Amino acid sequence: MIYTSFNDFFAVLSSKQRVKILQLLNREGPHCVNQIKNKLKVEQSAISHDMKRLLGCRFVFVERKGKERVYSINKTTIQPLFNLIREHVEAHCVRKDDKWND
Amino acid sequence: MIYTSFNDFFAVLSSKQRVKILQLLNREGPHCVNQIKNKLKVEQSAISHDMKRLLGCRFVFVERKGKERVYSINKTTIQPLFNLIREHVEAHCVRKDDKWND
DNA sequence: TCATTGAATGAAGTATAAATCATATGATAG
DNA sequence: CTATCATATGATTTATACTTCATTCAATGA
Repeated sequence: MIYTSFNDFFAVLSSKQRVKILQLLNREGPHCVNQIKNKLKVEQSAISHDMKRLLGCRFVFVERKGKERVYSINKTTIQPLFNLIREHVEAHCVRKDDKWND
Repeated sequence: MIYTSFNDFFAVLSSKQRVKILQLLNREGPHCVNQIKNKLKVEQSAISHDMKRLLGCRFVFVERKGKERVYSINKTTIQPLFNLIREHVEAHCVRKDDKWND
């Protein structure tokens, strides 16, 4: 798959599962599919499908180690991206008073 | 709607239409629904639905001007967010050689 | 007050993406 | 070369999001 537009990249990040995978890789370093499977308690094939999409837009990298494939996060992009959202939420989406509700 | 997780915010940005709206507001400043409708050639109600989602996570702000509702972009978040993706694509997703293909 | 204009809402149909299952590939060990 | 383990792939089902249409609401002006 070739990603052409901004929304394609955001689409890959719009899945709770994939965000969890990225957060795991970010916190605990590189993992192979089986390790992710065991820690997140999801099917192997679901993870492979997710990794393919994450890889497709280079949010992760992969390296072969024998039969395993070890995935690592692209911190250069993901960390500042997540930080931006975190700051945005803090600035605009935490209701300290009752100014907005929906 | 209350957004709770990273992926909720990315989901809102995962639509080509909504990204176009944000880019329009970013380039040309605040617009009311009718102006967006005319420039992007989409249905009024489709835009209203999109604006609701964009508003829900504060990617845009709204102000009443008579019968019109004028939407403006939250530049503080959107500009750095889009810049990050732009830089990421430049760094990782432009093939200068034939190292990867999918 | 009633008609008009701009926009929001809700429900229905339609399109897209995710979850699951079965199977295939590819590396290693025996 | 065969069996096994790790992962990938493709097809199908299932869930989610988008589009569209009809209707409603809210503000203004006659």
